[in-house]
Amino acid sequence: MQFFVEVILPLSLVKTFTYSVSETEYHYIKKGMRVAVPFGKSKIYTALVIELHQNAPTLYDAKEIHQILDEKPLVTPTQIEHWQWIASYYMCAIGDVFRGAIPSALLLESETVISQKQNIHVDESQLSDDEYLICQALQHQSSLKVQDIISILNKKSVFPILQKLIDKNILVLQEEMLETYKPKLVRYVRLNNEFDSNNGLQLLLEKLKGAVKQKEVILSYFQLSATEKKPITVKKLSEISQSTSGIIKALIDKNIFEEYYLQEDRVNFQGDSIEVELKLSSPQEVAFNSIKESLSNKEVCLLHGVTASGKTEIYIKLIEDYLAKGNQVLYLLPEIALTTQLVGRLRTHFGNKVAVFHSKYSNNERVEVWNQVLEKSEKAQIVIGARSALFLPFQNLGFVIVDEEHEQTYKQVDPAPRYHARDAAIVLAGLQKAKVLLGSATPSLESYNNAKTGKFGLVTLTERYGNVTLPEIELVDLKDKYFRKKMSGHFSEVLIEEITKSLTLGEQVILFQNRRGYSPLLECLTCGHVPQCQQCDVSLTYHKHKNQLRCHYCGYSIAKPTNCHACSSVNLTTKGFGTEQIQQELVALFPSHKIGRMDQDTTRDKFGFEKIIDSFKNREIDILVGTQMLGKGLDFDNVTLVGIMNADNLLYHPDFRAYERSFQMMAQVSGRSGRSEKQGKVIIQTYTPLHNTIQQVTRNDYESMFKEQLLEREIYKYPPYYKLIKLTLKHRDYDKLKEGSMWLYQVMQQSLPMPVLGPEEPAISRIRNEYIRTIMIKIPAATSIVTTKSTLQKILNSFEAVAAYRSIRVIVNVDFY
DNA sequence: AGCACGCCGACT
DNA sequence: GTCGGCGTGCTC
Repeated sequence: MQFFVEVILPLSLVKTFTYSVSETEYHYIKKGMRVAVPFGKSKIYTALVIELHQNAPTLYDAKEIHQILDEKPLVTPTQIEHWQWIASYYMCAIGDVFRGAIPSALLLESETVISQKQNIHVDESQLSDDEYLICQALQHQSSLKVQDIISILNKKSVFPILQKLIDKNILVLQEEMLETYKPKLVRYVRLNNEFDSNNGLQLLLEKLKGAVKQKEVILSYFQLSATEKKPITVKKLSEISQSTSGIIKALIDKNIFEEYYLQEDRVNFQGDSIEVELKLSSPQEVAFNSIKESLSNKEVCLLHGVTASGKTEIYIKLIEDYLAKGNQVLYLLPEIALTTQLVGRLRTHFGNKVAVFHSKYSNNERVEVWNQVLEKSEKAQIVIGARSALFLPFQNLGFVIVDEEHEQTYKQVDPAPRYHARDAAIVLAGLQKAKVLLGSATPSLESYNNAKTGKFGLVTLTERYGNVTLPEIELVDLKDKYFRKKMSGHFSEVLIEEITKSLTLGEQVILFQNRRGYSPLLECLTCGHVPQCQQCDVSLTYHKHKNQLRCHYCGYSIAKPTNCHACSSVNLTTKGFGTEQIQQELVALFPSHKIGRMDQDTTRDKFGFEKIIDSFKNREIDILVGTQMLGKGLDFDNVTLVGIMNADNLLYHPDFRAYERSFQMMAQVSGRSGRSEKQGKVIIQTYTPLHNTIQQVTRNDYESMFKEQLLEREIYKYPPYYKLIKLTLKHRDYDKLKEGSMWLYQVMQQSLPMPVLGPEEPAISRIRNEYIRTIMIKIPAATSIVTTKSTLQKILNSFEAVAAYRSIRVIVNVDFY
């Protein structure tokens, strides 16, 4: 009798592979366990068992597996089913899904190096024989390979033993890198206990008789602690009391104040953990009940609530319900940076039942969370995460929240699987019999349409939380202002006035400009030449602070030329503007204020985003200039003014979603304004103040934006009426690509009974020296997507069978928006 | 993704 | 005459 396992490899391969196992192994192995298998000449990969059988392959001899890596399944049957759905819906290899879904630390390869932790006392009596042998070996040799351990122990299944030693905190695996970011520490002061009583103040004032300034500081401290009930920062105290840090230092030296440091994200946790029960406002209560009712007969419900309407509180209440039923809850966020804020908030309610999972977590932590979810651990009843959290091994998932469901970041673009986390979450919920809540102030057209047509439930929340009114939106007509010379640089008089007003009141300002760099173009005034990227078909963006021209597609950069490369004229000028230029103009306009900038250039390093947000929250930055990153549901309570520098370059994008996105962007950015008691203000600078979309933003009229856009989508054959699949073809040889894409287009056109567009040369037709062509298919809602995809797959297979075109890379992107 | 096989240019 | 360039094909 022969025994076999069917496995998936973490490679971009569509097929599963068959390996042979012994009878004992056959009875030991279960679906969802990992096995190490030799693949190709010398490599060993971690594969996942998805099937056990006895059908010997006829065309080849199956290799033996190398070893079994798990004692019990690491992946659930539901997950495998879900992965298969993703692979088939998004037309990618199952191996891609496997690789994308599992924390990389669980994908051991043959090179994994094992070493002992430094300065660890090992209690040898606590170790089994095998474990003891490994530790002994590590005394002689600082590091071992998996292979070495196999020969030391003389057995195949060493991984469970290694895992035990890792659990005992004795071993480490070498690939793991430790996080280096130290969250910023903020300095706080508190009164020495001695004076923390009723007559304490008396005592103090007595003591400080001669020191007028110090007495003032003490009074400010009491005032602050009475109004804020939060830890008091040194910065704030010196601001309020109008004193220097020297005076505070004197008080610390006198042992009247104690100083201490806290990490920014821990502050919320400590300060607010007193909060016992959450009280919903009556509109929230109504929404909460409607959601429950709607989920009793629908699988998915959309919560459409204006910015700052308190959606999070409703989520928390709903989570409580599902936890009470013993369910696991998944909370998806579009952006990793948002997790810090939310985790703090949820931990105050749910304590350590909250786990976080996203790609910037260290390997160690990701594996930990994975195991906790798998074991249905207390600690991971609620999982917060970015889109990849959806791949965790949930056992009894009851509820999924997709917050800010309209965000494009839910769609993975670059490596396959190119899935949309919202849609994949809905499918996952279906498999787990769980319910889904989508939340947004500006829902995507698809979701809103699904809600309107009854496929999803719909609950609307039109009031902001706690009597806060929506910000007042003022349009500034740039054409008119330029004509009348009422502009300083890119700032209209009105905007400058408003910024000044806010700054005077100690409030913060956010300015939005959807373009990074200093200015998008450098143009020669003599011959009109614009420097282009050597490798991509785009003009280079001027970055002033480094004095260079940079390509935003491949990162190529050159020093700023002093004269034109085409005609040698020195008459060069810049056109357009980006965040960097805005920042510079602000420095000139408001020299005494701190200006911050948030875009890809300033947030590139690992925790750049968090750093900037921290300092803005701590009010070290007065004005924050940024790109679309600003629109992502960040919560700043001291911002009363939001300025959109130029609405037009948002609107005029060659994309069927441009207006929808512009509306969402502007509405979201506007929503950052006035989140506490005071009404906020938004200023939108534009050349087209009468544009429908801008008018809709001004009136906060989502409904009419929806209706207008829906009509357009119907006329021009776009979602939700048509499903779109985009094929991207890439090759270094222009002519070959042109020919190949034409061939593919023609075959598709003949075999598919629906609009096939292309082969188009995109606006950016060359990136990193590869030429690009795209073909788009529009599948009518009534046509079977499954059939269409299988036809398409057949066409792609025959395309690959043509030797001349084989080297053309084809990327398939389903629902590519 | 690797890794080998294989067919054409500048070196000892 | 060989070393090595990366195009092509396969891996159970």
